[in-house]
Amino acid sequence: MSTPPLRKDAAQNRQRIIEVARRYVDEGRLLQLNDVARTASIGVATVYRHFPTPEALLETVALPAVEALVRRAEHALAGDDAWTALRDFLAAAIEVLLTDPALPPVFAAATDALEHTGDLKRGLASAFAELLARAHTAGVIDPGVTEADMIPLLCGIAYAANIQSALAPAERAALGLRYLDLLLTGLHRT
Amino acid sequence: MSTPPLRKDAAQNRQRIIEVARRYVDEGRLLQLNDVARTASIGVATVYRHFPTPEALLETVALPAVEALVRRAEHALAGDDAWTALRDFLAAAIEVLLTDPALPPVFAAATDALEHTGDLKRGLASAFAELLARAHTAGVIDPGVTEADMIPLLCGIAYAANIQSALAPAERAALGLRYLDLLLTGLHRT
DNA sequence: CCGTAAGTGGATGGGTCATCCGTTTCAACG
DNA sequence: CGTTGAAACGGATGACCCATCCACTTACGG
Repeated sequence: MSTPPLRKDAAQNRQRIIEVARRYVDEGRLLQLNDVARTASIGVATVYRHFPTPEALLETVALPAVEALVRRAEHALAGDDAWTALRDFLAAAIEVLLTDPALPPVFAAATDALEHTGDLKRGLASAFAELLARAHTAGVIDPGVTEADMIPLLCGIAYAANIQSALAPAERAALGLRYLDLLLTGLHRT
Repeated sequence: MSTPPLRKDAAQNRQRIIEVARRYVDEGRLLQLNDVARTASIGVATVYRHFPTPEALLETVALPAVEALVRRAEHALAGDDAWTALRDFLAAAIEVLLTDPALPPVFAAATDALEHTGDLKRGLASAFAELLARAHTAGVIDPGVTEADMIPLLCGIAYAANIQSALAPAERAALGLRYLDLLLTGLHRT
């Protein structure tokens, strides 16, 4: 579990790799480790040492966004209306999911297949479970729905909105929110 | 548009390729043209001539299932209750989408990117549009929802159910149906 | 300043992809 | 039937990508 602190140059390289990868993701290019290495003017082996697979790199690129989402969830927990809190958080999740191309694959992957994000995703899941639990006890949501359903469903919505590849990102985000609304209408109880 | 009829041996090879590819799809192996060729004991070039890309091959493999679905839609149009017809058809669609691994990619692709399936998908879309239109005039469904929404949403549901890679196919199908129900509850009007 | 462990780079073997072209097979016609 | 031209075939091949290995360099504690 101990992570011996990285040497200065290593940390620098690592950072540089992440930056380049982030640019790749944003531009929709797929992450090829060799390619990233060349673009970053860094040896291939260095990249492979830091990130054994493209997924690992992607995961690291996605990290800040996931963290932000966790904070968002905790913030939502501070709200007082169970339904509103849940809905707002879900909307935020969809929005970021459709805005940052790094996120969908990370969320779609099995929780424990990820090195770093695993804990975060678990944290997110539990914060989210709490939001759901509140909604359940408040009786404002279909009692049969668990957080084990919601994460895939969110991914599904993001996926559906993303299929419309002709649309601009902003339009896709709007579409995603609309789809979320549709789903939530089905889940809402009064 | 004219398709000069295939020579006997060519047709035979083509068939053989499709059969092998179907096996690949069913076993979840990804379609690699070279690989398929070797398995089918057929020259690589032959495979490439018949199917320039893996997508083209996949499309052809999926064809019968798509045709079946079109028939199903037309059959549904014979029913008299708009809502039931729509719901039953959607359930059938989800079921086959989750049962046949060849279908999701084909449906997710842009309609006009496909060679053969394009027409079929258009036919499906129009039969489906008819089902929706009936539901609309009967006032039993959210008026804002179009068939341009429904296909992606279906794919999204299939996607969500498929993420649960730990589940057996049958369980995933059941899950998909449940998700569909959730969505439909959101769309239903009375 | 030196020793050592951590870090680096890129050459390279292994693998996949898809094209090209010399050969074979079909089937139409005399 | 036998001939012939077009259609189809096959696999060798060059281009490309992936990821490992190891000889070299660099940071940094003593």
